Amino acid sequence: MRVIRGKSGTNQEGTSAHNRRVMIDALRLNGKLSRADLARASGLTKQAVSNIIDDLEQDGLVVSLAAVRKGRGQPSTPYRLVPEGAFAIGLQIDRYMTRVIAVNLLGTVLVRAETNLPPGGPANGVRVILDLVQQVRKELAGIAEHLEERLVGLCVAMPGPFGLASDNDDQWMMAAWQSFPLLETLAAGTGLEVALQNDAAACATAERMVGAAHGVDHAVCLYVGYGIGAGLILNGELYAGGNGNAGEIGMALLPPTAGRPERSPLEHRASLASLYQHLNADPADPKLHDRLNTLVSKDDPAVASWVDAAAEELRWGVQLIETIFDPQTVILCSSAPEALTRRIFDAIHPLLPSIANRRGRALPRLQLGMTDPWSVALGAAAEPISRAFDPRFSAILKTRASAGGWNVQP
Amino acid sequence: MRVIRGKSGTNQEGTSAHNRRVMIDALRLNGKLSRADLARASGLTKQAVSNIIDDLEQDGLVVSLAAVRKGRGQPSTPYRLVPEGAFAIGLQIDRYMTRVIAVNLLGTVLVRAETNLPPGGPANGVRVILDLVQQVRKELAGIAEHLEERLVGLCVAMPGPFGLASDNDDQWMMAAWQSFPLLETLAAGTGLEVALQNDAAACATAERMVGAAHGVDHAVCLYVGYGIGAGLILNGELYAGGNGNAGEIGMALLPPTAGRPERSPLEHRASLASLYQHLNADPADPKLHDRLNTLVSKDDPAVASWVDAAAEELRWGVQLIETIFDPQTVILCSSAPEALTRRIFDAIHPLLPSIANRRGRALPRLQLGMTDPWSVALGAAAEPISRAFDPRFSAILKTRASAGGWNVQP
DNA sequence: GAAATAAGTCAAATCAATTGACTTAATGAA
DNA sequence: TTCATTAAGTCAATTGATTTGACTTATTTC
Repeated sequence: MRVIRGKSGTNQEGTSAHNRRVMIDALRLNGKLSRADLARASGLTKQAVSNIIDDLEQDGLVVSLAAVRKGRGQPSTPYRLVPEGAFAIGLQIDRYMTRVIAVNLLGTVLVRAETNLPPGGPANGVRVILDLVQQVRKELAGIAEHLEERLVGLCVAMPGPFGLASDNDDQWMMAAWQSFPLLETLAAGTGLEVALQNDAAACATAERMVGAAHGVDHAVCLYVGYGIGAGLILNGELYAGGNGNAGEIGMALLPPTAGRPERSPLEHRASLASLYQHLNADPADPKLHDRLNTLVSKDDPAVASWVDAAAEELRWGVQLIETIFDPQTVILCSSAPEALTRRIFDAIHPLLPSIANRRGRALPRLQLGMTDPWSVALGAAAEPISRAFDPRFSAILKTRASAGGWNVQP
Repeated sequence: MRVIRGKSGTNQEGTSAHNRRVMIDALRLNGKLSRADLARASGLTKQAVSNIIDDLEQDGLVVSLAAVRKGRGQPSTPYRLVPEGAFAIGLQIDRYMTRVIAVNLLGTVLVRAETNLPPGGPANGVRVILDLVQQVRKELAGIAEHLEERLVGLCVAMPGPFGLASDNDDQWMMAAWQSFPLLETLAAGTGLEVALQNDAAACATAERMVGAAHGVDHAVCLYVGYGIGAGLILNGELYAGGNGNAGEIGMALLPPTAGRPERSPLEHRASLASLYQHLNADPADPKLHDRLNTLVSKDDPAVASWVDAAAEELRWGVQLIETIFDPQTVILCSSAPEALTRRIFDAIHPLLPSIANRRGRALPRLQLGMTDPWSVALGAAAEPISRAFDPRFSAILKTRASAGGWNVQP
């Protein structure tokens, strides 16, 4: 008889691990809190908090600040996170280039490096990537003490969807990378625990740690890159779906319209790929970013017409996201130059009516998120930090069930 | 200084509560398991399981069965859930009628009752509803021992979206009910803990407990009722969104097409409301269900043409759901007569290509779910059972954060 | 009949949180 | 100045669920 597994149990170890994460989460949200504050925020007793904070201080994850008097009673001693308490590496693999970034516990970027990917597919590319990771790691070691114990992992961000039959290939995907044992190779080559996210999910991870979704439990990042996707923060955690492909909104088929007799995926109509096509530009051109910037600043009519058309589709996309996810806010992110992203953001307005159109909203329906081209890599780097330190159900359970997406241990 | 709350901590109580839920979950999934099986399934030690099972047995939630010999070693003593270990009441409020249903721990229906809602809005309706609940409760008391201790709650299912500005009203909504303090009134009138779900979410809750989503952690129920919505099972739990309105897919605006010059919401094109309009039928007619059944069995051409048109939209909806949620399966549910739902199900096929179109799928992309008109009420009844007994993050935490949706304590 | 295997129990140990009393350090009122 | 009040934080003992490791029981296999 085969036993269906279900959820696993927990014990004091799980309790303790969770409570440590809760302390870190509260400090991340508030900047600094006293032990008494932490007790109130977490619902634990002063004594429990005291013990945990002592531990965290010993582990070098928190430090005390000068005591502050704020009224009657003994002054409180605030604590804050120690940025150097942990480090992580993020790796972005794009179609023509790759970026590596190192962050600390706070998500502050410490090292970054990028390079073009050589032709010849992943077999060649992965060596370049490993070299670049090694280079970043070395540089990081120069500025980070105790790096080896404090480097909590590596996460790769690349365009999805993942794990599809390879004959599904078209120009919009990166089929060769899909069939390559990337995570295993990286885990073996770095000795780190390796995770994988699609680029929109990475953006959401970044926005949650240091951006517009900081402290927000229900948010969706609409990411306009070469393709287009949505990064989903649901119940305070990234949602990856059954196969790690949740949010691949760019592959949603749109009904035929006057101009287009056939159903076509959203990302054929609104993505940087469609812009490049519209402009007859070569996406492999390393100067494309600058060139785009120039075009935008000159109010190029071809760009303007694309913005209008794309914004129309994205406006619909925002309404769809609001309708389906009921998030507290939607965040527009893009790998495009900031000025262009702003144009798109402006052109999406006014938004279509939706259930999000309620009184007393705390957050705007649509916000502008990170527009830094490094934000995807940053999100990748934030993932291991989040995995190691954020309170989450899977961290309490005994047999660590993978919380969606994939991760591979070395 | 205001402290941002973040997640709360936990303690042994949370651990214990979680482990009890894990046992119940494993038994629900497997039907019967020995203590040793449970230890393997949960990752806990034999001893811990033994203690917990002893407790659960004392509480009347599990019982042992005859020992079975299955090879070498001492025979094992399997345990199963006791159906009479808990009860819950589900309440469905529809536009013209209301249903009340009582279930046990296994989700088996014990009592059901329905009645038409009087005109005059919620102020009148709620008295009828409370009477009906009282009637069901009395009947349940006749067949359920220790009912008062074992009745874990009541959940209301009604069409969403919830909490919108009331001037958003149109014929598709139930605006008067939105502004009425329904949950408070029910909590006061019954003394029970009261929760609220939209009808699609209730359907998903039912499918997860006793239907096609049993044991599935990522599933979406596409519910075709008077309106149309999606019930989201993500990470094994119902997802309700930031304001309890996640999945209101019927309000997604569709682009204009040849026949329709304006954007219009999906549920204007594919829902029973659109069918009634198409047939010039009165949705308040209590014999409508039977009449529809007759029409379907007679291959009525008006029904057939609606099915074709609606299926076209729903086919798109399924592809969209797959693309956005990446679920393990999509489940089609409906309050329509079973024969009609089957017609729709068939007409949706063949499905559009999507990322769900992968080799080695364990579950079909689209499954037929419950078609019983009582399934929404059943799902509502399943909610308090799930809330009380399913393993979930919020059950571990100290200050019971509402896990999405609303619930009100008496 | 003995060895192997597996289910399940017993009793002690472990360990994180809780409890309640206590200490420390500030403010504010008499 | 004095003393009550308030709040932060510690101390020491208690609690309680899981773990540990040895043990018992029951069955099959050789």
